[in-house]
Amino acid sequence: MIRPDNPLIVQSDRSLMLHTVRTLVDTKGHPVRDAEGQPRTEEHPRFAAARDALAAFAELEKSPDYLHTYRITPVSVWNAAALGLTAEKIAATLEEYSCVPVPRRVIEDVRGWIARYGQLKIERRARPDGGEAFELVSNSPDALADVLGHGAVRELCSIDAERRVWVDALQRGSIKQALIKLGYPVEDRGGYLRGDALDIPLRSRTRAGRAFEARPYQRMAADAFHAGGSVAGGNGVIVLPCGAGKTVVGLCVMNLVGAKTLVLTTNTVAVRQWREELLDKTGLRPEDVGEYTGDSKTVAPVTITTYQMLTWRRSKSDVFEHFELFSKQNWGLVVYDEVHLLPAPVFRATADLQARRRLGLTATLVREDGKEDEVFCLIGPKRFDMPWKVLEGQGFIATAICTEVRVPLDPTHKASYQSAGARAKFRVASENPAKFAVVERILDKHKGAHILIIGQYIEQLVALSKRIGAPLITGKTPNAEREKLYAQFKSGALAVLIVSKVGNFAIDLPEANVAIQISGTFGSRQEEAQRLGRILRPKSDGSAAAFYSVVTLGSRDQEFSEKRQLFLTEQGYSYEIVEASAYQSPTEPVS
DNA sequence: TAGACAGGAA
DNA sequence: TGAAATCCTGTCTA
Repeated sequence: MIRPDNPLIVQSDRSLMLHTVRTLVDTKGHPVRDAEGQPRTEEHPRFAAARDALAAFAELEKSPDYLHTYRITPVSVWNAAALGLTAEKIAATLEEYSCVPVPRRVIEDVRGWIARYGQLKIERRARPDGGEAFELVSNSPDALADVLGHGAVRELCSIDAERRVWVDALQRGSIKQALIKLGYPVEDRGGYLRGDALDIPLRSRTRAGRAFEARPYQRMAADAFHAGGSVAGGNGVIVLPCGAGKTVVGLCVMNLVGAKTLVLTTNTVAVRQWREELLDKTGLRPEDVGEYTGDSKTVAPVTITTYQMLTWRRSKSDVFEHFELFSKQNWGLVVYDEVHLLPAPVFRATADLQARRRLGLTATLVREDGKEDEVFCLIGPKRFDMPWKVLEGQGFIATAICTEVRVPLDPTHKASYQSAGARAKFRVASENPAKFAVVERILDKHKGAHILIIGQYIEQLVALSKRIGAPLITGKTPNAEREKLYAQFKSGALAVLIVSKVGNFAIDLPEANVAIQISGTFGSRQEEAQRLGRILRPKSDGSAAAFYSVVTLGSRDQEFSEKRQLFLTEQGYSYEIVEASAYQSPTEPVS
């Protein structure tokens, strides 16, 4: 029901504008004003509900203070369709929150896209000679004729005398890629090879003797992936926040599938962590779990490797020497950890792997390179997600209070900022030395906390390290030194630790409860999510975590900061914006 | 046989 | 838009 006081505007270009606040009015309908004559506002009472409803089928694009912009895209709608959302439900949601008539065109686009999902299917057929083949079928002859008119599709299939369309097993992935580019997401009902059976029982007690049981949402995620047996389920992506235990979901899926498994991760630290988890929480023996990295090339019934290992080449023109790992064992399941980082060559290999079950794990489906459609057709649709705020409410991740502190540039740096080229501006603003005073005030405010300071530029971090006397970890820090510092931080002997980009991944510091970001990549949403994730492990006393982003007022730095915050805003986190003066001591001159 | 380090890649 | 980190292999040392 469209009501004038609703928060949403749906535009015919499929962008959605959502009001976060509304102005207060008196009984006569005049705006209520504060002492300075400014109209007073309050959070729009339907904002939170609308945001949560839109998240199911739209992507957040911009989130300035008062008006959030979403966009409905084909992939966002297909992911929704895979979870069972219909065009009618999407239309009903838009109408429920809209304050203007919903353009017919938008509803028709959504209806068209959803109709396309599953309009083409790949089915497995037994051949007369006893073998198997895949047929591309459709309930709409027009759709089939349409796609066969494109050379890119035509050359990947063959048409027999009865006008039936056959796809070679090796082209199963490629044709799905070609078809999604034409706007046809194929429903692949071709099924999977079982792979060699491997019993992977979950333990009720870890090796260390602690009771272990997968959390309810972890089980639900694994069941959602595996549902429908061999045809409908068995491939797709599970989306869960950092710190919510995605590895355990992986273990549950491995348990359900019960076959030899290849796990792909981002780095060697993650390889070791997967191995530890597998040995700790499943009945697998050490010889069942192989590490395939630079150090050790063990292929076992469960093998863990890195993306870089797979994509390694002697030189640019050479072949991928380690791709054969995909065929070294009769894998029944391939797990893609951090699937939003999947490199392009692995997509190519994955295209050939369509007969294996494929599980993608990630905290966010958004890729900065826009290849969401490739993830969708080669790994599979989203099978399960859980809003961060829901897990926060259930106590599985800590409550987080996010603050953006805006610091002005001092006059000397202002001059170099203005004379700098468009590219250099970002760096000058990022390295604003006035940020240091703010950091010191935040440190004072959180005395006794475990504080992580994260930044992007080494020079800046070195300077800060000297000024506040806290140790710094960068990529150059030897492993022994890193581990020593992590241990000191965990024991509480060290209250403040400064980390460079090494802090984005692969550090496990559950004690940290305050993070201060002083510079970041030029707008990477998933980096921001990872960094907040660093402090989201639930605290033993149930206390909240604090996340600070220190940016330079009115600069490129502040613009990119807004872009970085998008994903977290979509998850319901809001940033309180604070001027630097609030964080400067009275004795310090305000610049 | 482990480790430390250099060099190239993306 | 660019800087930084990481990974791999190969070579050297003890």
